[in-house]
Order: sequence, then C-alpha cells, then structure tokens
Amino acid sequence: MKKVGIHEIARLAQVSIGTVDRALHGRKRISETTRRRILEIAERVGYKPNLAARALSQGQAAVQIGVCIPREIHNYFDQLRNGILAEAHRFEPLGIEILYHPTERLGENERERVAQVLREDIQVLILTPGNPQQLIPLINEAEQSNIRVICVDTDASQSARSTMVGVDAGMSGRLAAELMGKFLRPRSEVAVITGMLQTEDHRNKTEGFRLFFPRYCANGQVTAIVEAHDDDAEGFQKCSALLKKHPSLKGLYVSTANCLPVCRAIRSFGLAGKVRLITTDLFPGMAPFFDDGTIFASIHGRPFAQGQISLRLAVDHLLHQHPLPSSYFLTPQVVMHSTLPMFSEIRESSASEIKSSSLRLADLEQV
Amino acid sequence: MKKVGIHEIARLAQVSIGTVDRALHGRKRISETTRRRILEIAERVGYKPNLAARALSQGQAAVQIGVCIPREIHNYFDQLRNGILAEAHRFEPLGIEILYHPTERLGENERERVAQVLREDIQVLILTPGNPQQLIPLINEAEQSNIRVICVDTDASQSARSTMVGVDAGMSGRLAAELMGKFLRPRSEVAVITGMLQTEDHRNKTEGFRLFFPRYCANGQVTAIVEAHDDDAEGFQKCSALLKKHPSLKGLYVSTANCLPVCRAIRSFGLAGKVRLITTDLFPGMAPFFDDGTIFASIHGRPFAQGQISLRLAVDHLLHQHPLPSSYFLTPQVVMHSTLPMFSEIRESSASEIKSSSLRLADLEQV
DNA sequence: CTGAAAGCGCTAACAA
DNA sequence: TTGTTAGCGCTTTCAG
Repeated sequence: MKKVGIHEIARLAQVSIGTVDRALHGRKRISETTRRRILEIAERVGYKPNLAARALSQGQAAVQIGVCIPREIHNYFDQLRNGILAEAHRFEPLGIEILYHPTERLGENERERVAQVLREDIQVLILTPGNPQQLIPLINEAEQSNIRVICVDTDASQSARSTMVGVDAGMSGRLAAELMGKFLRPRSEVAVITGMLQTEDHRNKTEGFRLFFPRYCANGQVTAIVEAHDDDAEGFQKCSALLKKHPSLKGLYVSTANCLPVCRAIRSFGLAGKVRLITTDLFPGMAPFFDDGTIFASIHGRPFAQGQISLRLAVDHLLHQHPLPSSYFLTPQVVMHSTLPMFSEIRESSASEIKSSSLRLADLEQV
Repeated sequence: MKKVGIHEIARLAQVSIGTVDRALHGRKRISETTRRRILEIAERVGYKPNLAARALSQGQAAVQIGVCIPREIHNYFDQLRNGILAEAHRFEPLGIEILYHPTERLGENERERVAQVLREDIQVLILTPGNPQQLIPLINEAEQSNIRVICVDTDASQSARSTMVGVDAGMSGRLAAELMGKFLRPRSEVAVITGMLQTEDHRNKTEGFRLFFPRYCANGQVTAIVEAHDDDAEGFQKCSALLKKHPSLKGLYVSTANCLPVCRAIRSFGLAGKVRLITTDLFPGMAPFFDDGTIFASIHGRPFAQGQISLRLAVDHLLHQHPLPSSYFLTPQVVMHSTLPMFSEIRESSASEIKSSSLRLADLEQV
C-alpha cells in the first residue's frame, strides 16, 4: 500500500482537497453524506497524514508532548530526561515537539507545573509523579480531555493515567535476593536498608527481597529492615548501628539510591567485601566502592532507557495508532565490577549532556 | 532569539536563498568568500533549519538498507532480524526501506547473497559475517562505492566495514568470571566449555574468563578448557568426561550458545545446583534448567537490541548525518532465575514474531 | 456546502 | 558564481 495524500483521496472522491480536509478533520460546512464517503475512502486506502507537511503548514509541531520531570542534574532524573529528549530529537522531522516544564525536585511545585503544561496544546504528558495523590485530579482531567498521560519511573496507579513505564520494584527486590542468596552460604543473615516504607516503590522492593531471599538461600534470614531517609548522616549512623548490633550479618541490600553512607559505614568497619552489599542505581560516587569490592553488585533502573521507552510509546501511539499498554516494565540491569566500564553513568560527564546522550543510541529493553 | 530562516539570512547577506542553501550545505558553485560571510551570519543569528520543511521538501528520502543475516527461526538470529525489522518499521514514514536477503544459515551461501544485495540500490548494508575472510573483498568494494557496511554480532575486523555492533566478547568472559568467582569459595576449580577456538568470539570469551577468574576467586583455577562443537552428542560426552575426570569442579562456563547438552550432563551426574553453571544466550529450551537450578546465570547477548541499534546507527547516519562509530559495544545482560519471566526469548513464541516484537519496544543499551 | 489558491521553509533544477 | 522558481502535502482563507 503506497502512500496516498489528500490529493489522491480528492481525486478518488471527485471533490477538492478542501473538502477532503473538512471531512478528515470533522470541520463544519460539509454535508454528512460527502463526509462519510470521503472518510470511507480514506479508510480504504489507508490514509496517513504527512506530519511534516502539517507541521510546516501550521507553523508549529503537529504533535506536542509535555514533559514534567525533575531537572536535577548528574542524577537519575537527568538521565531520564536525556532519554526522552534524545529520542524525541530523532522524530523532530516528523513534527514531534517536546514542551519541557521541569520541576526543581521530585514533587516540588509539581501540581503547578503539571497544571501549567496541561494548559498548553499537548497530546501526551510524560511525568514522574512525586506525589501521586495530589496529582490524581489533574491526571484524570487530562485523560478526559484526550491527553494521554504516561507515568515514568513512579506510578500514579490510582489515577486514570494511560501507561506506566518503569522497573518492576518487586522484581528488583527479588533479583537482589537471588544475587545475595546464591552468593551466600545457607543460614546466612542479611538485612535491608530502605527508604520510607510508605513509598510504594520501597515497599515493593523490600517485600520482593524479603519473600524470596529464603528461597535462594537455604534457611537464610532477613534479620532486619531498616528505614533510612535521604539524610547522609542518618544513613551512616543507622547502618553502623546495624552492623554493630548484628556482627553476624553476611549481606546488606540497599533498596534506595542513597547508598554512599552505607558504603562508608561498611568500609569503616573493615567489612568491605566481607558483607555482601547489593545496591540500587548507579552514579559516579559509587565507582570507588565497586573497585574495592564494597559493592558487590548494583541493580540499575536504567532511567535513560525508561525515558526513551516512554517517548517511543507516545510516538508509536500518535503516529502508528499503537495502543498504549497499561504498564511497561523493563528488566533491571545487574551492574558488577567487570561491566562497570560499560556504564557512562559512573563517569563524571560534563556540560554537553544532551549532545553526548544522543550519541548514546539506545538502551532499550525487552518487554 | 526568534526563529530565522534562510530567507532572513538571505536578506541580511544580500543574496538569494539559493546561495544561502549552497553555503549552509557546503555545496559546490559558490565562492569561498560569500560562503564564509553567510555562514557567519547564520551562526550569529543562530540559524536552526526547520526539519519539517526539509523533510517535506526532500520527500520521503527513499533510503534503502540491505540486510543479510541468517533466517533461522526461534533463534538468536531470528531475534536479531526482528530487532532490525521492528526498528525499521518505525522509520518507515521517514522513507526507510529494508531489503532483506537472508542466508539459510550463518555463512551459508553468504558470498552470493551479499553480492546479490549489493547489486540493489542500497545505501547501507547490515550483515553478520559468518565467514569474514571470504567477504572482505565484497565489503571493501561496497564501502568504496559509498555503501556503509555495518557488521552485527560478528565482525569482519580486517575489512573496511564502517561499524561493528555487538557485545564485547572479552567483557562477556570477564563478567562470567566475576559471577563465577564471587559465587565460589577460594581455591575453587572451574572449567570452560567453548566452541572452536579459532573463532575470534569464542577465543575472546575464553580468554576474558581465564584471565579474570583468579582475580575474582582467590587462588581459583581454570582446570580445563574444552573445545566442543555444535554437535549435541559430542557436547554431552565431552562434558560428562570432564565431570568424571575432575570431580572437584565447582563451576562451568559455557561460552557457546549450545549449552543444553552440558545442562543434561550436569543433571545426569546429579550435580544440578552443585556445579555452578554459567551459560551464554537464552532460548526456550533453557527454561527448565533455570528452574531446577542447573543454570546459575546466563549472559545474554541481546540480539534484539543489537538489531535495533545497528538499524538506528544506520538511520541516524543517513538522516541526521551522525558519524558511524567504528564499534558499538553493548552491555551483556545477566539473566537469572528471578528475572527469567521478563525475557520473551524463553517463551516459545509462535508465528507472529514481528508483530509481537514491534510491541516489544525497546532493548537499548548504553554506549 | 464546495472549490481554488496562497503559503509554511526548504531543496533542487534550471536560468542567467 | 549567483538568482529564480517549482514544488513537497497540508491548512486556511476567500470566492463561488
């Protein structure tokens, strides 16, 4: 089926292109009969509008995608954003445009920013809901007015959002459990250091780990689950206390990104490499702890890939009418010492982030 | 800085838009002085081409990409092909077209098929050289006549090919060594079962493993390196002999795809889960051996991702003038029991391969 | 209700 | 070496 445009349709229908346009866009001033006739023909010949032409004619991108994620740099969200932008860049000639309205931090001024983006003329909104509850009305409203909402990394599962893209937190925890369990002798005691358990993500990771650790380590025990927060000093202290209280600990799973205080604590106890430490995510500060064996493995959420994928879902939906899956989980990456050099995340990259990240072609992941 | 087009530049430079176009694109038939003057103005006013207009004007670029890889189904190459096709599909509206000339098996009739594709009017050729030596003249000839050649999965490093996309075999071996070494006690003895060592890929994996195993397992020893071939019976027999001869073996690394005979041998010795088995790749037959613990982990080359990436490199090169990197290595995936459900590779998928794989959005990988 | 025609910014073919 | 012009496919305005 070769490409047909409105001219061809006009010819087939014996009308002018103006009429075809009116039919195709449900505009006024056209009789119901001709409209139906034209729509039928368009359907039959598989008409697909040329978005470049539309964009050119309208003087603006044919498709606008709003993006509302934190702007924090050298960081998880930075990579997420780069994934989205790098991918969007590729579809520019097709008339895809990004309207980027960042928040300063996850959840900060979120409501306002989202409301702001929604006031623009967008077809899709991609966001990381830091405070899902608060956003539900806005999200629902958007979906009502035919804006597809895609949540990345974190979900607003109570809302009417079309899609969630991210890693399955439960599976992350389970993978950590397997890595830990298989590395340790039977009957080993391990502990989890997590973030606020009221956050769905942390709870699921912790649960996944707790449930599956005994399956992978015969008679293994999860001795403690410690709730740390983002504060470094607190993390260090809690971890130290843990290590002191349970000298028999053989493994530690840190389910939040904030693993540095834990690394330092382990090191300060002279336990680098003795206590198996499995962390989450990946950033430059972690490199030395891989090198000295403090970190055994890290489970990486691949934000760049998440960004790419959410954008691709949007584009495939808009351009090819692909249905949006209600969720899209990607496989977490196991990062170890030997593969560390492959990850640009650990390199302290400088200014030209986007530039370089568009070189970084791809980071895709199977369903 | 509001948007300026070539008209505005032409006005500023007191020339016609044709001249501006020539300057901007380094075309012939323009004096060096005016070119510089125009470029300077363009720079000053921050000229950004309107990509939609360009796309429209150039019409669908009608880019043809030749693909010459084996057609074997339910298999590694099958996924590679699907990655290419799924990705190509996405760029159809940009005028990308695939000419698929499969070989029956890796290396079979390769020369003829490649010659055949090259006779078509293609701008890029993507292939898996099964017999690199033999193809060198053809590849060089292609590059000479301005056809960019991209090798996927296997390389023809002696040739003038533009790019190689694949996993770093040495790193695969090294990762296997780390997984193995860290899982075992010091002084453990392990062995490698590999394919023909004259194949570069097998040699590099084996070397990577051999060199790094002692680093990750104190005083660990690689007791034996066994060269098996594709034959199942031979594999089973050699592995059995190995296990019999070295009852102290604690680990086994299979660096070829053909791991099933090894799995069976291990199982028949009642060693499932006792001998740490690390395999390569992923296909449906392996699932049960993950479940009973025979396979400890597998290192997956992600053919789907390789396919996607090679196509994207081609597209980015053709459409956005991105330079082709001389090589693009992707991180191998560690597949373990807990993450197995995430991999569609192990599911015996039926007919509609391409259909489903286009749903499978992405599998990208960082540089 | 429908048709005709003018552009959107750029490329490319042809004139000068 | 430079200028002119005809589209690319679509939206939009203005006539019928």
